[in-house]
Amino acid sequence: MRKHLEKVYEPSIVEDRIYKNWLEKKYFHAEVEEDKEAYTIVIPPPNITGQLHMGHAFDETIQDILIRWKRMQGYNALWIPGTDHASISTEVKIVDKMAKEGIKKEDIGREEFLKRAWEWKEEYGSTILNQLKKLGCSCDWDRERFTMDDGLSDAVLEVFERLYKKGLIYRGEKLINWCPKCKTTISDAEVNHEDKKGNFWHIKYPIKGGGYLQFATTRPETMLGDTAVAVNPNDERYKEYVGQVCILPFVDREIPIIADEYVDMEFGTGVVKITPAHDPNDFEVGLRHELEKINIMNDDGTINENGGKFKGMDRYEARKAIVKELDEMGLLVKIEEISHAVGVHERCKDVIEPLIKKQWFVKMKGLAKPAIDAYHNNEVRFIPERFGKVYLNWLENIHDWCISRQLWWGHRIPAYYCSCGEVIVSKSKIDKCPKCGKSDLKQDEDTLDTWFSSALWPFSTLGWPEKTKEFEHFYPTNVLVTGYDIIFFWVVRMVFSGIEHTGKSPFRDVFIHGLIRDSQGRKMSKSLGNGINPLDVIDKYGADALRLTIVTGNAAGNDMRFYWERVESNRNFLNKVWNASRFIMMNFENMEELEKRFDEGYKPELTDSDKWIISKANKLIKEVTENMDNYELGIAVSKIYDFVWDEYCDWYIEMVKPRLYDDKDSTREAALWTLREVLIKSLKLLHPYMPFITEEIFTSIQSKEDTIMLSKWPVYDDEFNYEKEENDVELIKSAVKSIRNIRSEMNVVPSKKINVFVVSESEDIRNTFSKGKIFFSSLAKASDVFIQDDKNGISNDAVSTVIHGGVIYMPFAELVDVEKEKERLIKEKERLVKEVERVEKKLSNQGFVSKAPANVIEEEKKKLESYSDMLKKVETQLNIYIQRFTK
RNA sequence: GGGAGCAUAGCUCAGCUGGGAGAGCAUCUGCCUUACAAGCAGAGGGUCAUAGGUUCGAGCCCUAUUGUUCCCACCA
Repeated sequence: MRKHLEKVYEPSIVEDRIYKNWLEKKYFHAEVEEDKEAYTIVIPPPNITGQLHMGHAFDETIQDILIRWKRMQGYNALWIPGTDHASISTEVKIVDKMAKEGIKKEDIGREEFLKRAWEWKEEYGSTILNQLKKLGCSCDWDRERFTMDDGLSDAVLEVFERLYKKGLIYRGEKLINWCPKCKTTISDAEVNHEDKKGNFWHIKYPIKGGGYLQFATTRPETMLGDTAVAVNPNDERYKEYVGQVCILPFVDREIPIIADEYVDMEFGTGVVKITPAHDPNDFEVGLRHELEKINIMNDDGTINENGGKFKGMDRYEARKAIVKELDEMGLLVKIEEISHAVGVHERCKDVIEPLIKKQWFVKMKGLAKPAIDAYHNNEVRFIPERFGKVYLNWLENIHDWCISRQLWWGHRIPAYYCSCGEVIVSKSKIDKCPKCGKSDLKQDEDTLDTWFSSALWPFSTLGWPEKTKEFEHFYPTNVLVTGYDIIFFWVVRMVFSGIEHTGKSPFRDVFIHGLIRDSQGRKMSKSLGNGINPLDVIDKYGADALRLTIVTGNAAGNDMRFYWERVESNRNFLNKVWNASRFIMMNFENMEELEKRFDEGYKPELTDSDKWIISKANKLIKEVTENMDNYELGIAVSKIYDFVWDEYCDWYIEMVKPRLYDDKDSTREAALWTLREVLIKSLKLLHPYMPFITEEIFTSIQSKEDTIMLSKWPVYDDEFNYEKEENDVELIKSAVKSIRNIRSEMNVVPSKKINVFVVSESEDIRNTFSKGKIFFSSLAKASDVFIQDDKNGISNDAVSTVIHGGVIYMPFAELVDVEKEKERLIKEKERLVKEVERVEKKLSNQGFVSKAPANVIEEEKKKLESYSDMLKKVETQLNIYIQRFTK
């Protein structure tokens, strides 16, 4: 069991070996155990076209930290991995790939295409999950899911049928977002608004019977579909025209001039052309005035037969041609350059065209309400809280969700059309019309929006709609971890779906993290080529270093910049832990016997410094656990980091060395015991953050347990709270620091040993220092240490420094550099004068004295006393000094 | 147009419910001290964006202002 730690830690070798072992031992797997409390996280499923990027690394690291921590705390911790079919992205990629072979998807047909899509899934679907393994993710791989596997597809069909029967899914002819490039509808959430340069074309339409109405538009080509011109009913300028008609150029259609409140009198000329088939507002106006809706566009963005002579032209060609002809006809007044928001498809960036199509929709208002309530009832909460507003804002302004997509890769809509006109929605395949009995049913060609299935992920992955024991035990899940960019797409839809179908919010906590940006603060993107591949970081420095980098120095919800320097410094920490462990194990060389006794519970008599570090570790455990309870992972890990590096390595190990090197020292075993005990506790605290190296060390340094993964999370214990010893050792530490400080400032070479006098009137403090005498010589290079209650035997020129409860003197003759010392004293004097003034001022403040708590005032008084004291001493010292050396 | 975040050391960022400003990196000084030079011991460096206010006391709470980033939104 016990092995030697290599001189240098090699993450690339160790991490692979350890992960394989974890997999073999099935440590990640969680079965239903009724007597254990469940803790569940469901992975935000990466899509099957993707490679691991920093965003995933952020997500998964946080989740792995949480799940490892809860697992150690004894929860029945389940973390389900899986992938998402990502209909559009995947379909586009496959189409691109086929294009290279000269094939179009229409050529091979739906079935053949789907065959290829599944082949794609087989080939690439596991890539990203395998990459998660490199990160160290402790997912239950036996429970891997895919949004289109049988169980999850059942859930999708079940939900569709349920919602349809409840009247929450309907088919309707409405204005939708159309992407001419992808040739499919997309949901509102998939439309990004980008500011683009464009033009305002100021145009006038002739009024039948004479005159013109002038207006401006950014999309002149839509005029082909105009069915009205609108003005505000209160607009005096146009009152007489309302009810008359304009002649629409090119198509020579007579369109009415109507009055509608929607028109802003202040904006432009106060006249708006109305195109109900191609603009959301105009659509509404059209409904109010029962206007005809004329679609002028084909699916590929070209003008259709309703466009008269512009038929067949691309939308932008048509725009140019129309503007040109209007100009020739004298109907173009002017062209104004503007910048305005244009809706683009977030995936392909093509400009979205609003147009009317018959599509499937989810009625949202009723579904949104319980999700809003859940937020107010604290059944869903966001960390940090501010993202709750984003969630609420979206739900409160929700529109119906267009869920049908003109794609092949995805869940095909379970609706069947009979030639008799009957529409049947059924989760199971049917071949006969229940109304007329004919069997020429045709299934809807469209598939569902990817998010329709992702929305079910927290419960569909647990076997729902079947009443599985997994679902009963693990649902609802505990926390969802994701980036803020995905709140509308996914978080919102999971919550309302969860509530609608299971009666419970799918999770209570939503832990939102930010984006990882490059060192200049830019988003990492393919087009910029500034992305950092997490796998490169892992190859170079190891997964542990990457994980630490991701999680430290970052508050929840905030973006962070990626710096290689930070990875390096975290690697240095790993190294520190490694070397400290190696040092400890070196001291255990050939002592299996003792180790065994330690493992069996033998505990030697501890010294003050042992108790000090144990007490510190004990407090650390409490704080870290609390921080983690509050999802303050960055704070938690930096506390452990500081403890291990500063307290444990730089102080405790150094303090303990003389005892280790002396075979006859009666407290040697206590030192060994403490070293090991505190190291093991620290490793446990660190394990969620840096799982590999902690496992490697843990399995080497003790033989009781096979893995740190399943070891017990340390618990705060009053028994290990040694207040007195803690304070004593802190006192000695501060004395050592003071001595080092003096030596350094006076440029004393490290090898030079100097006598140290500690003077204190308190017997208690003198005792403390007597016990810690050894540390003055080992840590502060004291040649001899004299502890006394007066200044007997201390030369007048001795350099002094005040510590709590006493003064330290070092004979001046042994120190050097006359001029420097003078300067130092003058500076010190200035500082003290200032301090005294400050405190005096504070104490003379009436408000402070009357209202501040007694202990605070007491403290200030003590400060004043000690500062004045110090000042006096510095002054006399300086005087002596000046007298002696300036003559 | 609405909403949110950020502004703290040269750089990147922490700072929980108000009680005398922190880390990492960088800089300077001195050290190869038998775990670690990927290290050790020290040091310098901040009117906590600006202006008011609340308070005995403000980086933290309130108001306004400036700069900056992001999200949402149908202004033709």
